[in-house]
Amino acid sequence: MRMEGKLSTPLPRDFYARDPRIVSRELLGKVLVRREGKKLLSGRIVEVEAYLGLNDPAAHSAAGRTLRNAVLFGPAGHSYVYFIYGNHYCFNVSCLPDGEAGGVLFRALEPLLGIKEMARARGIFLDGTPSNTRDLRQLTSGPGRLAEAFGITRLRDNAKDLTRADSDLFITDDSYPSPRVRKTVRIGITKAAKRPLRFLIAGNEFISRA
DNA sequence: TTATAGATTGCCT
DNA sequence: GGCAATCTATAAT
Repeated sequence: MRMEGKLSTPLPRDFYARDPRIVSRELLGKVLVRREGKKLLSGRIVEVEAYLGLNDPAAHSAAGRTLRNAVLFGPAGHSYVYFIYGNHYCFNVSCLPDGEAGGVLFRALEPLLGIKEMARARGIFLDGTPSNTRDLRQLTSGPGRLAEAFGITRLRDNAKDLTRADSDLFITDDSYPSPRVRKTVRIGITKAAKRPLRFLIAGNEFISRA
């Protein structure tokens, strides 16, 4: 889907109301944006995973609609944020039309704007201007890390409509060239572990793991 | 009511 | 590479 817009225009609901595998592929290269008052945080999406709903044992929506996973069954383009391992939040966006479950997990970003703020949110001291990849990788390479860097929590962000023009959290298209996409198995799951539903930008240095 | 696994991370050896 | 941390949804009792 052709989907160019001026900077900081949220992607529309149509973009998300499709199969999570399609949405995953097309999210690569797009930009996640957080408005923090006057500050702007942003990062290039370089790694995501698709979760398919009722037919995907690894998905939170596999056993049907519950209070927790209701967002995944609702309209597309809403955030699904959950707490995992007693320590971390994970950020997803709901896909498919209202009534059909599906989503995309954000696994890694390349930091763009607000690097100092991200480092502070992560509790990382950067000596001077952080420019080398090793430092930057600590900020948003991993689902728990990127959520922390962007201040994403369940209380603040779960079930938020990411397509609203006034949303403080959304994804935008800045006309980045179509990346070369690589598909692999998903990370850190035990059920349906062999399905190739992880999508990443081939060769990108900010993916969570090789 | 109690037990357990979990879409992770960071620190230890 | 191993493992503890620490919350919560869901399963088992």
